[in-house]
Amino acid sequence: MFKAFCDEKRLRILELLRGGEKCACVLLEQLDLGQSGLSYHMKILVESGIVESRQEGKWTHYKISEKGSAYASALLKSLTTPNTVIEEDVCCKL
Amino acid sequence: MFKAFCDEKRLRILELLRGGEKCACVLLEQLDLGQSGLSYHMKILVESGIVESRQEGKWTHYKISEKGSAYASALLKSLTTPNTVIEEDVCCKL
DNA sequence: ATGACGTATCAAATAATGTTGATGTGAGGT
DNA sequence: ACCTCACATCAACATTATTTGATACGTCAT
Repeated sequence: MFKAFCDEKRLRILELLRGGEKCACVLLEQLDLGQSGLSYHMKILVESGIVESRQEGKWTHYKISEKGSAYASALLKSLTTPNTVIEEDVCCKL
Repeated sequence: MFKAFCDEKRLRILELLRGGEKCACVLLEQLDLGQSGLSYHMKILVESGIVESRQEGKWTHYKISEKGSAYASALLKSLTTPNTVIEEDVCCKL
């Protein structure tokens, strides 16, 4: 899921999507990416759950998923929040 | 910064650190990693700001950085929060 | 059914990351 | 000063991601 945020192109895509739902063709012309490259990144974003896609005839529209984003936030928080049980750092004190 | 969360070994390290500050030697024995591998991952974690290190004589102790974690949370949130200005999705409606 | 167009998938090339063992560095103890 | 131990760095290699162009698929219009 965090892989979604680990690529410049994808961060740029997210930034564009922060301005609202966008059609793939719009993204294509704003980004330095070929058609298949865009498709590759969108797949990663959608599979990560951060972005939702909607088919409308031939076109695909993408937007940031509230649910996915909330989940990512929660996950990040839980990964960095101290556990309830705190163990002592009993290191190699020889 | 999100690269820190994109590797199994590093996630495992974070999980261990959620239990409190740990010395490198403790991490070493819990993880399927050699000394230089641990060093490699700890460098990434520390440089990302998610983890802090503290030198004590020959030993290095690591813990999750509250400040770094808070920053990551804030960043993730801002990356996925709709912009104030919402543009219409004026797609190729030919 | 055919053709045009938007998107997805594939394979090959390249680039970025992770792994491993060898060697360097710096702190402590003798 | 010298040795030892913990950690960092390096270089060679393995693995994984990204890019690119070619091709396949699905939808729409004719």
